[in-house]
Amino acid sequence: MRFMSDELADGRHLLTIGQLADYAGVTIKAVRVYHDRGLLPEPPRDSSGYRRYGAKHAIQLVKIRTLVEAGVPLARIKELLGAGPERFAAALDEIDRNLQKRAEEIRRTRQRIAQLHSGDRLFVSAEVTGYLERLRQIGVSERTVLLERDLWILLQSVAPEQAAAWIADKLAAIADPEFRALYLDYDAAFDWSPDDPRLPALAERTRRWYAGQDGSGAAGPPPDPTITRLAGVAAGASSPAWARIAELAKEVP
Amino acid sequence: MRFMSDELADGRHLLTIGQLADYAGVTIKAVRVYHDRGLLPEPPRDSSGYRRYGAKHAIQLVKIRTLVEAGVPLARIKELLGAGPERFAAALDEIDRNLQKRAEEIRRTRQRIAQLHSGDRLFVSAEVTGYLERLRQIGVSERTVLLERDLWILLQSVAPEQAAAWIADKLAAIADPEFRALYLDYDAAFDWSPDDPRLPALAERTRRWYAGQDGSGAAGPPPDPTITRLAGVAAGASSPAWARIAELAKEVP
DNA sequence: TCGAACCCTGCCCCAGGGGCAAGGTCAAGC
DNA sequence: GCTTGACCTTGCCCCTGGGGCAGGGTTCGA
Repeated sequence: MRFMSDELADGRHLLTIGQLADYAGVTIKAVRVYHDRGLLPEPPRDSSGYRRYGAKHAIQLVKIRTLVEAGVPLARIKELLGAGPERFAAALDEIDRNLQKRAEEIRRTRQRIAQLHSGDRLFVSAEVTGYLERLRQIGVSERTVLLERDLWILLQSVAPEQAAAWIADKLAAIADPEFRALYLDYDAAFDWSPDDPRLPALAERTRRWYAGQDGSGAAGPPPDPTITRLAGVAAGASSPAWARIAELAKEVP
Repeated sequence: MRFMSDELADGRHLLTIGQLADYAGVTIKAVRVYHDRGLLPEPPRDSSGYRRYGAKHAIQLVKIRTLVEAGVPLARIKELLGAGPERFAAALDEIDRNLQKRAEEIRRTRQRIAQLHSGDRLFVSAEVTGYLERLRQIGVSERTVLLERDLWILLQSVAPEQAAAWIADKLAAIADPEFRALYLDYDAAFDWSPDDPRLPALAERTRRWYAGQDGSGAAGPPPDPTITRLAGVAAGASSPAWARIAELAKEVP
């Protein structure tokens, strides 16, 4: 009897759904979805069936919204809101790490978009452009991508047919996760000292990967010594560590 | 397999859909979706109906993927790929601006996630946060601070502009030692019985304090009756003693 | 007393795929 | 030759996080 007016009067349930939504910067529809998904408890209704919200709902909604904007799926948010504070804190840490990762991805994507803009297309063939683009995509540093590009420019001017055959091999290789991992490790090794103890293992992995390819792909074109020397010299000159890897790989035939 | 390299280099068609997808770091399903949406031309089929792709498809797919990762909708990508280079360049500029905006949003979201750990800051304005902080500083009980907080949340959702004007008054008032003393007495009176003999004196002091303010500061915003009632009712419902004070203050106009 | 601005439920729609079914095909090893 | 497993084909329904609209009822201010 007095029940309803008490609830209204004690300040717990005064907001309509529209006011609540405006406060949290959310649409009415979203609020109803959060009810459906069990994220936000259904508030009491007034005499005409309208939902009436209080400050606790507003707080909860802002929380939900913050997590949603951080990219947390609704199902996970529900789970988190029900969990204890230490679990919640741990989850927040992980969410923040994810956000950081996403920021990093955006940074890389922006670089790639920029390259898409003023393509390297002027200097190398479309195939090579695609290959370079792919390297950026998998996270290879811009420095190494530019080294690759310069190398291909040289190759294409010295021996266009060889270059065409090689780029085909590269396109096939880059589809192999093992090769991608190897490439990224090379990228990382650029700055290492030639004495770095990690280099022999990298050389061994390289040797094994090429062995695994034997007879299938790269064996085809007869290796023109001028060309291979060119490639080797170009790479070795840029990074002492890479030069050392080449040495190591040769030592164990 | 040498054969394969030459064909690829020639732009002939020999990649299967799985190889193409692996190359671009995409699922087979996604490739088929891009066909359906008209982003990627359907390649020829081999004798058993399998799709066979060439280098051009691989390049196009990497391009598509780059744009998708930048958050461009598929429909827009289709449009862009068909457009001229100047239109394409303009679109890339806009896409990059979007990415920048998204990075900025992520930065802000990270801050809010950090605050989610502890702090009322997310739920009320910075001014209100400061006010609540000041209340705690002068020794107001946490219970009353939380009541205030809830009230401000409601106020900010119902009438943000009024709330902004009011909080300015409150910040001014809290600088007055007389008001601070009054507030602390209210805080202490929370638990008193409505019959407590000390209440009339408190009511009288309240009346006098408000009389002293008249015309000086608070005159600015015309007091919206709905809002003042809201505030009064909300407070009264929490503490019978406070409700009694409000009655007493009214009796002597 | 009327129109504007709210609110209610229920239903279908979107992107960008994922997953599964129910087949056809191909290469390797025995 | 036969099997096995990895690949390919089409077609269909499913998911998230809501948006939009229909077809009502309610409330408030002029």
